[in-house]
Amino acid sequence: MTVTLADVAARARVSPATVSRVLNGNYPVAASTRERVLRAVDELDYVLNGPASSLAAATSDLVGILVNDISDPFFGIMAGAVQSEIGGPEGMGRAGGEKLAVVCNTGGLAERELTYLTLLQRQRAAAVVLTGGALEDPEHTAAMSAKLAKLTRAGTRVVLCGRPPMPGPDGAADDHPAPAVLAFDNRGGARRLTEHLLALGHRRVGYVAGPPGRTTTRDRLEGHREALAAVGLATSAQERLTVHGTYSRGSGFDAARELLRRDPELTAIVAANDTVALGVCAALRDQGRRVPEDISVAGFDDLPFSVDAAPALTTVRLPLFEAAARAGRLAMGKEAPPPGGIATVEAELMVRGSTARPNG
Amino acid sequence: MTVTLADVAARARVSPATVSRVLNGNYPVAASTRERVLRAVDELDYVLNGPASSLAAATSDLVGILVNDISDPFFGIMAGAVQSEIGGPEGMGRAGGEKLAVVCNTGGLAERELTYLTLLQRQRAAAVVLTGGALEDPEHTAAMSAKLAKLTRAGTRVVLCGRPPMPGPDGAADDHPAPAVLAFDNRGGARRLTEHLLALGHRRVGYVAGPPGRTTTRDRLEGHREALAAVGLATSAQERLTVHGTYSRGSGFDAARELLRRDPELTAIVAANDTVALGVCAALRDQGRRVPEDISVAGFDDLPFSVDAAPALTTVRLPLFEAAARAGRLAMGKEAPPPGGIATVEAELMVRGSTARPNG
DNA sequence: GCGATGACAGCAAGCGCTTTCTATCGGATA
DNA sequence: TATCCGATAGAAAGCGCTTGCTGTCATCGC
Repeated sequence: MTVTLADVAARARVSPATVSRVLNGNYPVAASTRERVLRAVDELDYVLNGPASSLAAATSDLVGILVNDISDPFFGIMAGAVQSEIGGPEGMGRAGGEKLAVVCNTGGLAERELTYLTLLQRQRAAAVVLTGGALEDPEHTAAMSAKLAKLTRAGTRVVLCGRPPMPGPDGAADDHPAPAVLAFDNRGGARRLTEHLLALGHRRVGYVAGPPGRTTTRDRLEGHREALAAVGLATSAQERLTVHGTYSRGSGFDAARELLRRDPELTAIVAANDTVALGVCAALRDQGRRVPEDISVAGFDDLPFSVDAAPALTTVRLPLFEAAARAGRLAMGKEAPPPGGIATVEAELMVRGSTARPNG
Repeated sequence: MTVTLADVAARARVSPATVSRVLNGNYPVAASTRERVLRAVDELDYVLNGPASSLAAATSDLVGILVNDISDPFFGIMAGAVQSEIGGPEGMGRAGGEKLAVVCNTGGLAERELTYLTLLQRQRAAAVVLTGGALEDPEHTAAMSAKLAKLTRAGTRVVLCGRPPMPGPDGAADDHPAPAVLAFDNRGGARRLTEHLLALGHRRVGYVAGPPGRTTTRDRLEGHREALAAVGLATSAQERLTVHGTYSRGSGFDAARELLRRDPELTAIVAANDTVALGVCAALRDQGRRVPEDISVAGFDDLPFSVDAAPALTTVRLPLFEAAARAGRLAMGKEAPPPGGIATVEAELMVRGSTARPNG
């Protein structure tokens, strides 16, 4: 039924071995032979059997990308960037190193993260890129560590992108290479953002945090608190002005109302990310408050739509595409890992129209 | 080095066949035996070898999803929805039918589309979901048809989501099942949108079209023209008020300026999609024109951020998630294909703040 | 009480490719 | 001229799993 290597070999009057070598281009084959083989491939419309090939070669050309939510542009951008580096499909054989991206939607769920990793391990994935913040549950962290160590040991390259470094696996002798890490400076970015607000004169600043138990949530919140503490605003007092939610618009909407209820005199609200910030703006508009005249709003990430909000959102820019592209290169072994295996990706403050002096 | 089926078998004191059957759950195995096997699997921390399994079983648990641009929420939402139906990873063996999603970013390029299809064919993908409009090049269409027919014949289920039906493969006897199709009513949606504008009293309406040579672009433009023609506005005159661009914000920005240059008296601009519409709004704001007081703007798709634009965008809602989820179910064979293999997904007009009467 | 019938379990033959090792052949070397 | 070597090509042994076909008992019907 389907055409196999052997069929091509027969047609080209060579051995299967030779066909394989032509397709993989990793062994000298006389030009004339190669051409004959290629012609046969063409004529028979032959397509390599991936599983068979992977089995025999003990490698596959799949690269896993774990994301929390692929419908969120934050992850979409990263997934696209990784793929742009691993992808460019072209050519026949497994030559050239082009890989297929397997995008895994974890929904931020611990067990799904683990199961997907197992699935990728089963596929003998060439590499795995983990994006987004990590869950802070120690048990889960340990399980992840162990799993990643196993993957690494099996030859899968592991890269963390926008995720903090992990502790080495439990007490094992650390012979295998540690995952490469590209960590986002969430804390520094958040600090600078709040400093900007403070510099404008704001002193009553609400904060809409992300879901608890995530490193991203924690880091951004800590950066925020750091800035507040630096001007003498007590953390304890701030706690009342912090509301946790999800990374969604609706969450921002609800949180804004709640914050205003807790302190109607708020002059600024910082959101966990841009999507949430948009929800905050919507709630404010709903309540007849103008942004930024009555109240300033700031986001985080600088997703493409942020500049189009009205007013344009003050936020912190994370170079998602660039970082993820680099992660892709690391995953492909096209780029040397950073010294120490860890690099920090800077976050840049973007001041735009949604923040202004209070009572402005 | 790695644990194999045989190791598990030895440990559980059964044959490899039995282990395989326990893992796949497709053959009766005594409860006590099963338990013994499962324990061994656990103790040895065994992970099935996917490629080997796929080779032997001649199937794989990969599902391909072709998208133009995964960083665009339009596609992100669909990819996520498909995955939500095929995904839910759980359990050991290949039981339960959980599949891994392979997201392929074609960038809207013909040859990449084809190559990805070949790659998926090579992986013996269980199913392939193609999203987004199709290229109109007849040669490419024929090539795609042929490729899809090959995939179908090889047992891969093919589903088109948000893409028009394809002509059957060139003259071949149509024995194999045709792809299931979920087509978006782009034309009808566009028509209703422009009718809405006309009903408000607009007569000078600019149109920012998508890239030429795509069915989506054509359908939406045709719907628009249809509505105009219905009130007696000549198509020829309208051509001057149509600008083509990409599906990007920048494209909308530039196009708006161009349209205004061509006709400064424009009272409304319809954009190919929401992202473009946002760019249009930005350009308008830049030029000191208020939306909707001076000029109305409308988009298409109703992506999540559209409701948060200021003013909220009038647009046409496409039930992306629902449609793609259905596509996922079709791909999994969990749902019967629509009668005739083709279903049309309705597009709903969403009137919001960005459109108003002219000189309003 | 005996063959028929199930319910399980094992054997062994692949699935289609990669890769090591070996064979061949036309020079280049001495 | 005999030997050696580089450049190619082939033979064949798997890679780890699935599955059709065979047993092997224990139970069942009459």
